[in-house]
Amino acid sequence: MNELDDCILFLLAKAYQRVYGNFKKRLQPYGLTPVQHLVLLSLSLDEGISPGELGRRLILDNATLSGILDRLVDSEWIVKQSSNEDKRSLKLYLTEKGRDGIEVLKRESDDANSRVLDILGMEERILLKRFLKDLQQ
Amino acid sequence: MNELDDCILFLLAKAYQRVYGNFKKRLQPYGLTPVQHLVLLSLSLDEGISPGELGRRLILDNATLSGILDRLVDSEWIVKQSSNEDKRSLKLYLTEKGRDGIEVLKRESDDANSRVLDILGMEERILLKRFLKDLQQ
DNA sequence: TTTTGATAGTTAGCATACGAAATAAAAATG
DNA sequence: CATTTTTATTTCGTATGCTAACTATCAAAA
Repeated sequence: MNELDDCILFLLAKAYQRVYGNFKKRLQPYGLTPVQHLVLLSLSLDEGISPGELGRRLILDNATLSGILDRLVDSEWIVKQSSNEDKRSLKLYLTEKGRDGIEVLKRESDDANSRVLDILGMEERILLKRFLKDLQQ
Repeated sequence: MNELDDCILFLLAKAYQRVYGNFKKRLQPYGLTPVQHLVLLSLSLDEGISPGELGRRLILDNATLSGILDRLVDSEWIVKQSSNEDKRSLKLYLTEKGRDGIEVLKRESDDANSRVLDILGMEERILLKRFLKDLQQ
């Protein structure tokens, strides 16, 4: 038995690496990274949301999200609009390209999820999700 | 129910983020990152191993490992020695600092693992580890 | 009202991570 | 034994992710 396999840090890192890789390949045709795709999905549920609130939902640092949003603006998936109520704050919106692409993106994402999880049984999937959520606290 | 919580990519990313953060804080006093600590633990089991073989065990890209090893050399945890049998290859060894520190490091690591997993029951831990290994294939 | 403190977002620096290309040495092929 | 192929490692470019420092704005207290 490999000692690494007892280390939850290692197991999580490698499972994530693998799943990230799957999503990455599948999203390549759209010019999106896995994280960018999560940002788009989350934004599509709540257009006009601020970077701060989006970061809170995605558990992403402001500093990290800042760069991600810039790249999504560059690739014309989203636009930033400064808020009138609070000039410190931004409002984020999908572009036309973004709104057009989001449905395909959702299907792609659902499919990638199923593909990754299909080695596990139904109860196992539920358990895994619960365990991961517990770890995240 | 948050849609993100149905996405295995998100759940894995956030669980990993959290666990990585725990290890990071705990290893800070030693001047080591979580990944550097995994490299040291793995190397301590097999001194004289090559970067290529080490990367295979840790499922780390050669390109990634290269930088990590450089930083471990800089901080004097390990040394690189060119191999006589195959001059393309390197052999990696712990320094005295490395050999002295490794036991404390193991205790720290075991402790961090327990701390992270103590929200789960015994059977749950076994299950989680199996699921993660399955995802990794 | 001015000071003071909190909040929103960006920027810089460091450490993973990957893919692709470059380099060097060894092995295999003719 | 010269040429080609394979192998080991490094380097480069891009994308997360964190901490810390900085700007701008808002809000509350003196």
